[in-house]
Amino acid sequence: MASSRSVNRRVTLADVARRAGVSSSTASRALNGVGELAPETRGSVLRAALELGFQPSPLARSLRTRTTYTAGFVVPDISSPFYAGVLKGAQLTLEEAGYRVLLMDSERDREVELAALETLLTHQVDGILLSTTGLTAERFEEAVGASDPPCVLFDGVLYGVGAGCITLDNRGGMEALVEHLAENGHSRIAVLAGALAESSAIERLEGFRCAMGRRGLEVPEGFERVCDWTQASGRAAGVELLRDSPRPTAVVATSDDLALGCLAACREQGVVVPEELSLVSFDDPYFGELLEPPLTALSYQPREIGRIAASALIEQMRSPDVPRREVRVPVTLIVRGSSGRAPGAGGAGEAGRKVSGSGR
Amino acid sequence: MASSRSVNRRVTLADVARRAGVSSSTASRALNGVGELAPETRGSVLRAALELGFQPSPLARSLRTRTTYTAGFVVPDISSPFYAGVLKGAQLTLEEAGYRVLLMDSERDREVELAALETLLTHQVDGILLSTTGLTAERFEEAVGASDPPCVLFDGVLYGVGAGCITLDNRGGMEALVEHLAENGHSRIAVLAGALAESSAIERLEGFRCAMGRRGLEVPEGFERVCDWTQASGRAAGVELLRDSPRPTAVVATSDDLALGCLAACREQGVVVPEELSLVSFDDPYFGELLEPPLTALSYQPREIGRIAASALIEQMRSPDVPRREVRVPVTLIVRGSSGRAPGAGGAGEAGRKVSGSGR
DNA sequence: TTGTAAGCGTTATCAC
DNA sequence: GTGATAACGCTTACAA
Repeated sequence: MASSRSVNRRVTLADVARRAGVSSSTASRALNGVGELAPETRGSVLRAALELGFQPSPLARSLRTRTTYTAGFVVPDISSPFYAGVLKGAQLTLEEAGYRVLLMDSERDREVELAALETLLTHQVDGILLSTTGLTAERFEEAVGASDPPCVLFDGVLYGVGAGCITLDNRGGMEALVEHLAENGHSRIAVLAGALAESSAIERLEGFRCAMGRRGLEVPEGFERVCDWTQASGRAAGVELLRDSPRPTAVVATSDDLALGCLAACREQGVVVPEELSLVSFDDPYFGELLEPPLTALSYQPREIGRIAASALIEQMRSPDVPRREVRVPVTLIVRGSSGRAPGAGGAGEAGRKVSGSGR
Repeated sequence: MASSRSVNRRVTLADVARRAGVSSSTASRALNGVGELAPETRGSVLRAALELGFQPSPLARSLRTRTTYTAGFVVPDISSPFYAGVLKGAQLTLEEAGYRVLLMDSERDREVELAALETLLTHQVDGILLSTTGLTAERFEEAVGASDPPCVLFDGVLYGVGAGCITLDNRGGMEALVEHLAENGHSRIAVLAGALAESSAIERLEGFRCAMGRRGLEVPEGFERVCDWTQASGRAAGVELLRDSPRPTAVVATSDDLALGCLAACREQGVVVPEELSLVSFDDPYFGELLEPPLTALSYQPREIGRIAASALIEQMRSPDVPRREVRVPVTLIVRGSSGRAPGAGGAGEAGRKVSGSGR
């Protein structure tokens, strides 16, 4: 029955109007349900549209209305499971609300990121979801100024700018990780930090320091290693850490890739986890349980972040004057085999599960 | 200096023309480098554009030229590492060529996929990259007919339709996997197949059968288990397989998730890999080496697939009459610890590495 | 070499 | 209630 864009020229509003015997403005109103018009008129327009398989041109509509029903999504690396998950959540939510998603990958490069934002603005997106790689608040404001479309930041954020801010409970998570280790008698604890250009890396490192300080634990010179976010970088840092003497009895990796790298380093160096070194990780990769040993980690749903960020953005796009939203997503500690008692710390005891934040 | 879209109204071609003291058609020509025009005229237009920070409106341009410089990307599940990797490769290549990417996730649902294609056509994308979940050739032709933009299929493909077809060497890969197991004395080999709506699942299953047949090996009733592509489904099938008696001595999982699921099943049932059961996998997850035991698997680069598919599409978009491209991407066998000699098959011997296809 | 004018497919502002 | 008509911002015959 319906649709058959097949033949040649695309069916236009004018065609529908002609067929229904009305003007195109009337046809437009009928299809958009705007204004008052005779029920029978609207009926015949709708019928004509159906018969012709009319699909309004988003292009023309956007040109006229200055709104594109498109949201931009900018992340450091879309092939990272974390960002891919966030994207999926955001995409689902946005599409449900009638928005399309324009994806941009900044490749962890500030200039590329800025260019991506420019492109999105040029294309008149109605809103932006951004995880930034070290943009300053100034450059951000410069690029995505006040008059521009709303921008919700997530994961890699800037404080106080933009239309909203969705982050993980980084400090709470680090506190839980350190607490778990401390309870198991560890005091020589090292940390593998991520690229400090990103807010999440900074918050996690600070969270680590606070958690250590709160317990009166020292962090010796060299026990804080700043990496980029790659597995290779985690491996390299791990190798150096294992060479130190005295060596740490536990390592906190601030991401799954860093943890994986450290695990690889342990394998190479013949260091047995957790007997000789406990390893805990901020992210819980979906195969965490199948690693050897299974990884003790903080768990959360990337998709959930995407969902929340997208909802916040949708609100903003609909009415620009709703207040900015700041959300902290809680994380949950999952204790598995990669962490255990500190060597020489006597006693057994496995810490139980622990929830950070308000749960969900 | 330049650009300052900041204030209010967006600067338009007319503004540039006015400032340069020419008509807007001349300005357009100058900026697009079309037709002959006095060097000084072109100069003053360019200068004016620069001074005003002019950014042409892609919307208006597209409406007029009927080309959007946008490519659609449709996959079953963007949060799968495989598709995320392909996306990344495609995105890089497309952006380099000046195209943007509109992402759609079909959620492994035929109807959603069809709707996504419709949406893309409505938005007048210039081309489509599609991994289909069980579309028939007919429905595909119906949706993306001859007059429509070029569509390159990858991974989940349809034979002979569309503007091109990029696939993995599924049969060759399965041959390599079975050969490896056979060399190690296995003859009771089971397979975990993926959802048979997708071409890759079918090809892998057929490849398995051929490889077995070629060696005169039987596949007993129940040794072929069809799953969907999830880890949970692999786990369930694995559990059933382990209950069989006599039990298989080796399992070929046709994807990483399936292999992970099977590995989990072995853990649960206390079956030791590879002593009691050898496990090999089609995909090589990036953490394959860190699993216990490390996974014997076929390796390849998802990004490479994206790159190749995107290049093929770009060619097609530029000149619709170039012949369709069909590419098979080779896969490489990586032997690790999850596969070993069949129980009771005597002798040692680890098969060496083996490359399928032309390598690279 | 440059300008005029038409048109891409809508929606919005008027009159009627 | 409905219909002209003018944008939206650009490209492209066709004239000059």
